[in-house]
Amino acid sequence: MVLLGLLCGESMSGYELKAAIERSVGQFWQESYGQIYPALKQLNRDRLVSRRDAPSGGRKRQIYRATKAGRAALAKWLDEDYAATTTRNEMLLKVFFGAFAPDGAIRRHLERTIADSRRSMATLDGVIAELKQHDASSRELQYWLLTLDLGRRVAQARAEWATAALQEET
Amino acid sequence: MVLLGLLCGESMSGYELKAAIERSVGQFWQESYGQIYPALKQLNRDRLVSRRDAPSGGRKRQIYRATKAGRAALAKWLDEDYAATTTRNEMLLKVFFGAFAPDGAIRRHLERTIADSRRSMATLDGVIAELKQHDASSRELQYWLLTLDLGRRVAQARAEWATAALQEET
DNA sequence: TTTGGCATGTAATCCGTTACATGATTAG
DNA sequence: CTAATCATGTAACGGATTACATGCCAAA
Repeated sequence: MVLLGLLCGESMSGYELKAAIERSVGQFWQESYGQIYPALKQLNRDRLVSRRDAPSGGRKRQIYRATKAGRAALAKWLDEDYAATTTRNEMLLKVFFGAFAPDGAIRRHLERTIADSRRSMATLDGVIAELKQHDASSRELQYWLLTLDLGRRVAQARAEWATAALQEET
Repeated sequence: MVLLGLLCGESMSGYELKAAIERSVGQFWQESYGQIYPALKQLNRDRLVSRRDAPSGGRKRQIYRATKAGRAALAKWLDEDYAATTTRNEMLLKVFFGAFAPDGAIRRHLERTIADSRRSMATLDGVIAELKQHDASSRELQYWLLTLDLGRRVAQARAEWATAALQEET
């Protein structure tokens, strides 16, 4: 569905899709070539995307685009209830067992959490600022900014939590 | 490692471990029987836990507890850097493609996000309050409360985000 | 007596990543 | 010339869930 969604916006090759996923939805979704190429083959078989040869500078290259049926399938999927994702967090697991940890270990994890979250916030702020300049009012952009905004808020919450936790931790 | 950690605090059977995981670390870690029983066998082979028959009411039952080597292995693991978990979020993926969604679909997802987050916050508040009454100052409890606190903060951030997003969404 | 909870495990299956394999092109 | 990037795929592997299989005990 990520592939189909991206291919509704722009024609792309499998290779470009991988890069586009990392760039755009990478914060909350990722795919490997091992999934992308077989999935494209399947999407093409199901007539949800069409394939076309589009060599770039003599290099062979196949680009895909969503068909009408593909756009309909995406819309249908978007209309369905989302599946709640149960996520694992190794950092929190280590904190949970903090009472059994060597001195300073949890403190180190919390400090790293602060650093990671701050860095993440800075990166997201950069992307947000850049996007806002560009295409000030496209419908797509509005939704992209929303996803970035949640990323930023969660990163901030993590940073604040880790800061408060450091204070408390003995 | 979850199993080892829990077995450092209390002797338990595989069945009880499953329930304990859901109760305590369920928000950020989960295991199925298909992993628990083979893992216990392996931990026992490695002498990190010991097994003992402890029938409850005529029903056969084996309980496990961490050995000295097990506690050392846990401490060593806790000391290591945590692995950052790349997590997938289907809700955000649907929001990202919001421009292609039928009218009202994204609004529905956002409303559900608010409801889910609020419910999550309420549940966490309940657990936090209960824990605080109990054992007011154990070292373990402090760390447990920390993990619950992050859950609460993230849930709040999500609720606030979804509320703001609903306002913006046309 | 039958349903639900306690209790233990295995096998099939799925999902996803990593590694491998190949090869052309372009920039330094 | 050679390293990086573009480009496409498959196979092996590993981690995890689900389903299956079994059986006892207690309560309704």
